[in-house]
Amino acid sequence: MTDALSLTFAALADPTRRAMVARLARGPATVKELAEPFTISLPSISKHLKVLEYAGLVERGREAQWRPAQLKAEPLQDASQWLEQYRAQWEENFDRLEEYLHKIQEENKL
Amino acid sequence: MTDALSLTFAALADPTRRAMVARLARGPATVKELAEPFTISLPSISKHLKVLEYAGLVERGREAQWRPAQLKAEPLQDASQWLEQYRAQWEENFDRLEEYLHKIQEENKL
DNA sequence: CGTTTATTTTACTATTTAGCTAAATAGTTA
DNA sequence: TAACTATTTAGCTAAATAGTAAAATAAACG
Repeated sequence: MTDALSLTFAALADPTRRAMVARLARGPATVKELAEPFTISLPSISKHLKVLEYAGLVERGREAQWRPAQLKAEPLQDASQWLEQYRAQWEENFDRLEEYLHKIQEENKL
Repeated sequence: MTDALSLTFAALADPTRRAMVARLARGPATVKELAEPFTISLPSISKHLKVLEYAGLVERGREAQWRPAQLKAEPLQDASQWLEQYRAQWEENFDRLEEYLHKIQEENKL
């Protein structure tokens, strides 16, 4: 699973990481700040941050003993766009199943 | 990881499953039809379908020996909405890092 | 230099996941 | 009933993931 979209969706498939993204949408933050709302350990937050970073959702700065994280828009835009491209189709697809069942029935009789 | 959004994003974090979703966006399909574009085994496709089903992205019908899958819009809408809610913020957030670095510097001196 | 603060690395455990093959099940057709 | 088609289950392996505690690294401060 090495492609960019898979990495992005996998990064978002965790409530801790989504909360971190939500926090970072308001502006950059340090690891300690990101950890505050959670009961899990700092190394664990650091790992989650690494997942976000590897997926390209986050970039890190470096100043003194802080390595603040900030969101990157592009992968999030790509994920959003992937979903949106099918929207029109989901929305009209609600009940084509009956229709389809008849179709495969017929095809099978030929 | 039991919440709905996490299940949805996890389901989408695999290129095989995204291709299946893309196919299903055009209308229902059987397992065999879904498997056609891939070199992987049918049991593997069946498992992927089960992941999509468990995440609520897909519902199955049943007619004769076929159990066709069709897309459900709601979880996809929820995922899309989750991303969209932060769009305005990512897009203005590109370079607040400098600003933030100065801020934590100052806070530390107090 | 020693202490403190912020963060990461290491080593470990438990769980989940993607893939496979072989076998089982469900329904249709001859 | 036997043969055929569609799909799932079972049992397995290999790799990935989330968490932990303890130790290491980095920089600032007194």
